[in-house]
Amino acid sequence: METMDRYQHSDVEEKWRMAWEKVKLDTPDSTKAKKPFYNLMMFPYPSAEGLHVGNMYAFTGSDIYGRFKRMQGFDVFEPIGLDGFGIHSENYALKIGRHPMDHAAITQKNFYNQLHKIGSMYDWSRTVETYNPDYYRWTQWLFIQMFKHGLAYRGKAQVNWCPGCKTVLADEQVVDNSCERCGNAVKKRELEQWFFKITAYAEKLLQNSFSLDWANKVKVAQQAWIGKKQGINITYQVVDKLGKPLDREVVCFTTTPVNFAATFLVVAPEHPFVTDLVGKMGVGNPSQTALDKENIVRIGQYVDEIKKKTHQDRIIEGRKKTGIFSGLYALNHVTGDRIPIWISDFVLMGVGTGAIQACPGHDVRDFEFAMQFDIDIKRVVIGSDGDSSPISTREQVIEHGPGKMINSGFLDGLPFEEAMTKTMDYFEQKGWGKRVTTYHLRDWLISRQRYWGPPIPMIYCEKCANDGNSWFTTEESKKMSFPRKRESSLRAMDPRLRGGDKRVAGWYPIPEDQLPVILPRIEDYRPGDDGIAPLAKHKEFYETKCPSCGGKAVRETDVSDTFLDSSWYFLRYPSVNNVIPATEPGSSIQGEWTPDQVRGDKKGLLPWDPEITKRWLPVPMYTGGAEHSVLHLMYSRFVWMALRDWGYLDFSGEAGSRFAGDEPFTTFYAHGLVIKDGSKMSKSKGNVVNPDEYIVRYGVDALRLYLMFTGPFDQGGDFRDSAMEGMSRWVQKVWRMAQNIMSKHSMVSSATIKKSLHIAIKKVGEDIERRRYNTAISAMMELVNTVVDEGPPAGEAGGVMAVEDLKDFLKILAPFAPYMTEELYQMVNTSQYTFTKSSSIHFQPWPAYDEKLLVEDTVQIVVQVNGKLRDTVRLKTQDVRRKSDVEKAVKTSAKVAKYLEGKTVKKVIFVPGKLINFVV
RNA sequence: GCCAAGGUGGCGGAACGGUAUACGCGUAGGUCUCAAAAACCUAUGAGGGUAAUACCUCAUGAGGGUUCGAAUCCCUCUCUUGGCACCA
Repeated sequence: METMDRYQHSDVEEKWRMAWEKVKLDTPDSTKAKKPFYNLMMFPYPSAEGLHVGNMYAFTGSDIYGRFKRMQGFDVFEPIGLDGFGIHSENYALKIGRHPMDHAAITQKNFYNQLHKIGSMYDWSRTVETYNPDYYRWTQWLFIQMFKHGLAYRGKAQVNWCPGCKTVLADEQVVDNSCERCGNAVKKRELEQWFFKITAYAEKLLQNSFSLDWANKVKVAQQAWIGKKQGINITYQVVDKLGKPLDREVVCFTTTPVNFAATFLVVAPEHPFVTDLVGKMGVGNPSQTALDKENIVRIGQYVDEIKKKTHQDRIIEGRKKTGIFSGLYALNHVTGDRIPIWISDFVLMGVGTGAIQACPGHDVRDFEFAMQFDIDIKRVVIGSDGDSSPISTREQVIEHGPGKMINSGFLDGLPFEEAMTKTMDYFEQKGWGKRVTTYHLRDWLISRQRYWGPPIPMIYCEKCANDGNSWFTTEESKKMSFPRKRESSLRAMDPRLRGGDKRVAGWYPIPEDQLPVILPRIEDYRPGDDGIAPLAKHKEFYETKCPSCGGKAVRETDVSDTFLDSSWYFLRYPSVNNVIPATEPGSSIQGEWTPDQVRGDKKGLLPWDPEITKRWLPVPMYTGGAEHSVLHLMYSRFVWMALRDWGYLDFSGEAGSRFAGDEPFTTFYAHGLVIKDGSKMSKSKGNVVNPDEYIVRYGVDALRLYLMFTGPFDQGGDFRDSAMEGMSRWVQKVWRMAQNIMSKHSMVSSATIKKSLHIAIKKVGEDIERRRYNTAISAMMELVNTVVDEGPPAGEAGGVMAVEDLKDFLKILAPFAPYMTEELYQMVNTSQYTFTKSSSIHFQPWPAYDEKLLVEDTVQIVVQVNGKLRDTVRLKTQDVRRKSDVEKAVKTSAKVAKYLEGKTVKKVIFVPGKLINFVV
């Protein structure tokens, strides 16, 4: 019989792909949608290997949710694009010796080809590619807004330099002191760079994070990265060895001021105190006779040695402390002692103030240092063990926790924590210290000395710089309003920011109507070792006129960080066709664009349409990898908050939005990763699986189902070929079952089948909502088993299921297997002659289940004796509500009687409709 | 070191106070066939026990606790995976 044929996936997929495209199935109306739902998935960077099943796993999991929402009546917008600018893509282009522009054109074609075939409901009319000038025009615009609002500045700083990628990196891109891209050990270099003041939003980023509906591990990672600490900066008077006060102070940050135990101070080798010491205070300074020449020389040598070491070297050497005595002392306020000031590399310049008050009895690192250099150790806290003996081992060091103060004057007897608060109060009162809040979060380093990115849209004029002018001295600047108070206290905190407002002298943004600054096609795009960007070798690019004085000026030749590209892409998607005419894919990356070609928008003010944005954003459901916790997900929140504060995003009057537009992604779901042969899929492991061959062999639907069946979506799955075969068999089984049902034209389902169907409808809906796709699929398998088992044997699969019920089953399967279900659904609906959007299975309402059908006529009651299962008894549903009825019925069981014989029943536990337990 | 998430059959995993091992893979045996493929059927945690049913005991990383009842809740330990880390 014809209908018993196998499901021919490739024909079906091709057919529906075209039909859906024709009726624009996946393109919601951006301006009129009544129930907009923006189902966002992190856009991929087009890697060299192409799309692998790891990507497809994530995309499919996001897509199933989107399809489900659409069947629930939402206007679902599910966009896709490519994050193709940046080091990753450029490195690969360099490796294979192909120009990044050509490479981008090729990977875009390949990637989009693959993405067309994975069964996702992407709106192909609105894609975003970060390297297109009509996109990066606005990335540059964003940079300029940052600058104009005082959130972008030039900073000379010790920055992370990757010798492999030959560029600087943001702190977030350094993993284990190595480059997250290429793995090379990161070196410190002092360079002048552009920074974004993300630290101005540290507090808001932190506070909002607590109530975000996000994957917990991501929130925890962000909170840790922001690293808020409250403590006190204590100022110490420096004295010489005779106790004579010098014109020097050292400020130490501490969260735990156990000052009665402070027996020395330690400053970082990079600390200005040390620089002063070596430079000025030593030789030839008559007032500093206390310092001898030899000592100063030794200190200089030590500092030089430390500067030569990389961060990695310091770690390899372990925790063994090194250091040198400075020859000077500080006065301990509370003990009056003269305590030595040491110089050591275990104190980091970037943390706190770069100087600490060392309390070896109550800090393990200080303890180790004191042991090494034979410095006094004092105990001021008795811990929960009651030990009050002198501290001589590491284990005795009490850093925090419960405890009582001793040897601490006015603090004696107080609980540890309370004493710390009291100390801070006291120090502030005396004017010795000031409470401060510090953050681990650093400003975002934006500059990259690379080629493949948006040129930073800035111009530097030396003449203006000398005259003390910048954009901030222009009329335009004076007209700008700053709704947000500038947090100058924060700026002062960060040592990188010291140096005042001269940081932007001579700098002007490109006038906005001249954007974009097109990235020119150059052939010498390789990065150099010298920290000079490839564009800096091209006069025709950088030579320009000063927008202010009209004199000779130069363009910035660095490009911006990839994470700036991706920090706002979700704002662009819904408006792509509404603000600027779409460009032909691939045509725009040949470097032949002029600003006039991309400046085709009517409004010309914003990269997004305000009305559309208000309708679709914030993103209600964002799916992606947790590896971007402190990168993309933090940067996007920052950029969004800044844009809002500047008045570029308006969500006023939005009811029901959790943060009233305060946050870009109200929900973030972190998906798991696909494992193959015990490890994460990666090219270096050689275990990358390309979905293409599986799609050809088994069909997309089978592959989607298989991937989702491997485990809970947030935990990832294990890819195995043999299990893939099994899922393929199931797809065929469904096909055969459906054919059979259709040939029988049954009008009613058997009671068992009807019930199974409704159980499945309920379960699948609930499971999709909580993204337990694996159990949703098993529920459908159970239903199919029930239907097939009821059918006549002898190989003729398919039982008594009504055609209408089959449709409902197809609907709940549709988000998982979009092609086969459409094919079968259209076969069932033979009355439809022309295919329209509304006749597609994907626009059918999600089936409702009938609560009454879920109730069983009879219920299995579990009978336990002392909590152990002894029997199960099937009773009529109406008889299981009352304890006495059940008890009576159950006691007729011989098995139960056997266990109750000769025993006295002390207690009977009864769970209505479920269980009865005799305690004897 | 600190923080987070996890350890369940041969394997992926279900169940998340109430029949542990759903669903699937694998394996074994069978049906159909000249044969194979496909499909279908049966069995499948471990151990004991029976002629065969029956039945019994033990198993959710280890140990303890709470409870009538624990894979599930609590404590201690251990291992795995992720994040942070000489952060003062």
